[in-house]
Amino acid sequence: MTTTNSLTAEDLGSAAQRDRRRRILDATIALASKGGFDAVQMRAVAEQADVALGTLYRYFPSKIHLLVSALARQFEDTQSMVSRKPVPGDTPSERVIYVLRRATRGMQGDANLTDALTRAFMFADASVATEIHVVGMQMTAMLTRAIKGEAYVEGEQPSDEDVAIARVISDVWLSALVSWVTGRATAEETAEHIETAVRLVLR
Amino acid sequence: MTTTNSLTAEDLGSAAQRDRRRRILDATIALASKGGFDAVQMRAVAEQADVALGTLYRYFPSKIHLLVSALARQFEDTQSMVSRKPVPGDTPSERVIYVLRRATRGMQGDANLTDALTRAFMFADASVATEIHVVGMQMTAMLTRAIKGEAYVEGEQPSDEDVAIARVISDVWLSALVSWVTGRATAEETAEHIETAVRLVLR
DNA sequence: TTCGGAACTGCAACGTGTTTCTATTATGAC
DNA sequence: GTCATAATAGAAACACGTTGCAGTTCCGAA
Repeated sequence: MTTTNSLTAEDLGSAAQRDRRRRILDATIALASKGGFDAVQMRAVAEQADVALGTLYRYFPSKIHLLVSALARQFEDTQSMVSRKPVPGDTPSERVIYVLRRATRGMQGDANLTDALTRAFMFADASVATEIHVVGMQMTAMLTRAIKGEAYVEGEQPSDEDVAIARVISDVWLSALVSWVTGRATAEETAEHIETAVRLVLR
Repeated sequence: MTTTNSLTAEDLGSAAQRDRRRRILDATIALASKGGFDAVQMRAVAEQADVALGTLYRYFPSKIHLLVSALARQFEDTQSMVSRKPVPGDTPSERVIYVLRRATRGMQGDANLTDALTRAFMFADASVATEIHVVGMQMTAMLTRAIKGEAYVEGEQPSDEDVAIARVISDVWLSALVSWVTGRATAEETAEHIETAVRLVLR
């Protein structure tokens, strides 16, 4: 099964190619931020990134691949800015809630972008497994780090239990974001639901 | 905001109209069952339901509305068959796992249908809020009933706590189904993840 | 520097969800 | 039964994701 994946930064030999990739993702984020999922139109992305449509499809084999890759980059950028300081809070539950509140506020600060990224993530099918997996790992890492707090050491594998808990919380977080993005819940309800879930799951 | 909703059975005056609606949903389920989300093509649904394309759109304003309505009907049918007998199991956790196992097996018995219905559910935007809400209510009802067990009485409002728990479990259940449908998790992993979550949330 | 292949451009075309429009048919008030 | 109105059929057209292709440009090996 040679599923066609998105080209990652490492796949790309020349600086010009890495720059093309960057421009494409920048254009994607910009368009998503302006009008959500529907505004991310492949022709528009190509034009704004100053790249031919065919080239766009060579880098990202579908709109969903494109958006999930954009999500991965966003996530990575955010995490690299935050992950130096330890997560504040005395209990796992406090720390997880702190992290999620931060992340949720970030997402809610740009509803259109969140719309585009979460909808793509939820709609992704098997062909996007690789890209999805990247995001899943990032999310798990963020949450297990918060669960462990001071006890966290770089590179160490979290326990199965912690991973299971992290997965449950990610599931709830994603669903909650979807509910918010689609107007089925307010920002407050969303935050509350997430925190309730965290308290239920963490002791 | 007068969002256009799907026509429900009660909206429809004549028997001929209710029959058209039924034929449309039958065709939707049949096509979904054969080829999943992509196979539910509006022209194909219209043809198989013996209805003009414009009529199909009068009954269901989009493919997503159509599929989520189909999901609601499926859910309702299943529940009405099951909800007479009490849920077996001595603890809330056992009962919820029983119910979810049943439901999950049902979904996994028809992967294509599940693909179509869950993907539609997750992709739905604000305009589908009404239809989504129906399904959410059904799911909550199923779960709170399982949580309460013998103590359940028809028509009584479940406690806030039980509703919160039910929502967390639905979130996880849906995410797990999506992972399974998109080939990111096997049936066993899916079942295991769901049961882990239930045990975490229910004491 | 030259050459061959890979990458890129520009553009046309296709499939499917959605919209629109006109002609026809069913329905309900009188 | 007649008429006004709503519902439906049928078909064309549009929008956007995706594919295919001919020509051009870039890049590394010789």
